[in-house]
Amino acid sequence: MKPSHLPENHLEAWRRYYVSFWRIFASIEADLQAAGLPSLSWYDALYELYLAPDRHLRMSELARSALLSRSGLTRLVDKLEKEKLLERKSCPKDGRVQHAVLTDKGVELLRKMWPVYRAGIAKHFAAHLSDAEAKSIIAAFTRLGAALEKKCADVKATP
Amino acid sequence: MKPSHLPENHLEAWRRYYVSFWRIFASIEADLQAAGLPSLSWYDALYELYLAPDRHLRMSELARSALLSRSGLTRLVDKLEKEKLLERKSCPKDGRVQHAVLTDKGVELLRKMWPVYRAGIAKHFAAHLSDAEAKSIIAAFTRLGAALEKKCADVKATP
DNA sequence: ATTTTTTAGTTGCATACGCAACTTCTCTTC
DNA sequence: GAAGAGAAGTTGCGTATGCAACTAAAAAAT
Repeated sequence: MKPSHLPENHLEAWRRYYVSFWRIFASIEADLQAAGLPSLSWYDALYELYLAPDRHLRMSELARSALLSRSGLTRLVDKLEKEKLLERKSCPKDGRVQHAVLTDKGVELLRKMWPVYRAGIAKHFAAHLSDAEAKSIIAAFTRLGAALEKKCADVKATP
Repeated sequence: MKPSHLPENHLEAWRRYYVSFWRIFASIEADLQAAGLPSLSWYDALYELYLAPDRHLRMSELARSALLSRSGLTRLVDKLEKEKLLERKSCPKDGRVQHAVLTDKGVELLRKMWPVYRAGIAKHFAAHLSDAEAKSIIAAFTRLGAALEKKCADVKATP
């Protein structure tokens, strides 16, 4: 493994990608805050639950999906549970496992946040992309995501 | 301004872009930490100074370039100054202004971090992109960055 | 020329997050 | 089946960061 060769184009692509991300992200967060809504990290976690079968996930699965450390997720779930947006349920089959289960109130919050989030994506991101560019991004980052997943799996498999 | 129309492709592009970013970012930060080096935010700030004429910038310019709030930048500069990576100089022409000036030690740190950073970009980002995709990303995000800059300027200009 | 407004930067406070240590439970090994 | 290894979550602690309030300096208004 020695791919430290980095063509100028790819480096420039990284720079643009990197700074754009922070600006877009900050703009969307600002829109949410201006609308009196919680931040994207709440949305991410609730949405992953929404997608999951029976709207429930183990804590560590949710941590991975929501791009958080396990401890970070514990705190986030504490807050979400306090707001009744989800519930913790102990798993009957494995006493170590906790499940986070989305509540109706959680779904309701997703429905309130989505229009603002969608508008933010449209305004700060999508409006500036051609359809071809969007497709190119999908292709590239789908592949990239798969490769990173695989790398994680490999690391786990070779201790 | 009512571009809340969001085609499915563009939404999917956002999703891929968003999760990929966090994974790549976390991987690169992990590489830096594993090498005993400071985090990307230090690199970003020092590198912006490195690029600037005479290697100096006003605090608020640096904050904008380094993607931080002004208060966040104050704390960061506190730490960088404590490590002698830069110096604060009061501006003789305007008593309110402070300049951050990169030191040789700061340049040295940039030189130490860059190989690790470059390898991270290559491994976690560039290795998975074709040349055409890199070019497409440059085009798209250059345009997007310009549009966001302009939007900032507009906001400033219409109080 | 004095007052008011605006700007640049800093600080108090609150929040969000990760790492490492810990607890509890399960699985493996003998 | 008891002991050790491993896994899932939680908690202590340190750090990073933003917002709002503050200070100091310059610019604008009178």
